[in-house]
Amino acid sequence: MYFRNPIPSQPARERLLDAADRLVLETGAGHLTLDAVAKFAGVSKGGLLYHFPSKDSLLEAMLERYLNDVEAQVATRCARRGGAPTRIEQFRERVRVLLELRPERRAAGAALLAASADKPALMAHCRRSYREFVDEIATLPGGFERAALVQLAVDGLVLGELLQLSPYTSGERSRLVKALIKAADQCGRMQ
Amino acid sequence: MYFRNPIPSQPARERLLDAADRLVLETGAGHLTLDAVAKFAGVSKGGLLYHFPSKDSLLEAMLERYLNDVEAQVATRCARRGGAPTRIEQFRERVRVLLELRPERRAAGAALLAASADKPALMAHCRRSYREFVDEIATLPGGFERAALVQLAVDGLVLGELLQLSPYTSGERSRLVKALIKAADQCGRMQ
DNA sequence: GCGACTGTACCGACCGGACGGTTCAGCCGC
DNA sequence: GCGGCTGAACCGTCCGGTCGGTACAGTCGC
Repeated sequence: MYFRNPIPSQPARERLLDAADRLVLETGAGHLTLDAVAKFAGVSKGGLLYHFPSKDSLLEAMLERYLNDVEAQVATRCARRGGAPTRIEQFRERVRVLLELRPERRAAGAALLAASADKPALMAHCRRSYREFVDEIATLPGGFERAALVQLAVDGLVLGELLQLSPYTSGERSRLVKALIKAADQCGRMQ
Repeated sequence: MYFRNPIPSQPARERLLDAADRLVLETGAGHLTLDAVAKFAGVSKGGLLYHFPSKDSLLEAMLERYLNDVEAQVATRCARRGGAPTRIEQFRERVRVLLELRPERRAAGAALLAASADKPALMAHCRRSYREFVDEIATLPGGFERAALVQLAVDGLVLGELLQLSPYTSGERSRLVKALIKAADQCGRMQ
C-alpha cells in the first residue's frame, strides 16, 4: 500500500539534503550511503534517486546549497542594515554567519566533509569560490595577511568542529567568536 | 610469482601507514579500503591484516602515529636549542611543525580525515590531546584568546589544505606562515 | 463531462560488484 | 625453527544504481 507522509513539513528534496548533512555529522562522511539518507529522510531509495540520479549529484547539491546558503545569509544580514554593503561589512557578516550555531545551519558545512571524502574533485568549485572571496578581502585597508589570518581562524574553528576535533567549551567558544568578530572589524582600518 | 619489493626502504608496517595516508589525500577518505592500502604499500592483504587486524586498528595506528610524530618533532626542534624548553618556545615550534610541508609529513594529517569519516569516536583521543595543549597555551603571557586564535588559524590552514579547500598560492602561503610564526612569538609577551 | 493521455513524484525488489574480514598452506631469511 | 610475511580462495554484507511499476493532478479533444 502507498502511504504518503502526513503533511511532510518540507519538500522531499530539502528533507533529503538535510538528512544527508545530519548523517555526515552524526555518523561520519564514510557512512553517507543512499539507503541511509533515504531512510533518514523518510523517503524510499527510488524517491531519492528521482531527485538525485547519482550519489555524485547528491554531493554536488549539498555543496551548492551550502555555498548559496552562506552567500544568501550574508546578503540578508547586510541588507538589513540598508544601503550598498561595504566590503568590510560583508567580511564581518560572513564571519558571523560562518560561526552561527543555530541548529538548522550547524550541519551545513558537512557538505565539505562529504565531498572531500567521496569525490575530492568537487572541492574545486568551493576552492574557486573561496579564492574570489580572498581576492576581495585582500583589498581591505588592513591588508591581505591581516584579513586572511582572521578568515583562517574562522575556518580553523568551523572545520575543527566539523571534524569533532575542537576541544573548546561553549564559554571559550563565545570568547573566541567575540575576538574574531572584533578582529574582522579591525581589518577595515588602516594598520 | 612472489615479488618482493627490491630492498623495501621501510618495514611493512610503516609502508602501510604511509600508503594509507597517501590514499586518503589522493582519493579521499571514503576510498580508504584495506585492499587499496595493501596494494599501494606493495604488501598482501594477509600481510596488512597481520599488522592491523581490523580497519579500526589501522585508523587508530594512523592517528597514534600522527600525534606522536608531531610531539616528537616539536621536542626535537626544542632540544636542538638546548636547555629546558619554555612554553612559548614549544608553541612556536609546534606552529612551525604543523605548517611544515616536507613531502614525508604533508600526508600525516590525513589520519584526521580518515578517522572522522570512518569512526568519529576515535577523534575523542585527538580532542583530549588538543585540550591539554590549549590548557598550556592559555597560560602564556599574551592570554588565552591571543594564543588560541593563532592556533585556530594554523588549524584553518592545515585542515583547509587537507580538504583541498585552500586557495592560496605558494607565495601567499609563505607570507601567511611567516605572519603566523610571528604572531605565535608575540603570544609570549604581555599584551 | 468524460475518457485518453501526460508529467511528476515516488516506491521497492533486485543486481553485480566491492568491501571488511577469515582461513590456511606455505615460503624465506635470520 | 620461528617471526614475518605471501597468495588466494572464500564469506556475508553493504552499496550504488537499475527498472518496472504506482498514485495522482492536470489537460486536451470531443
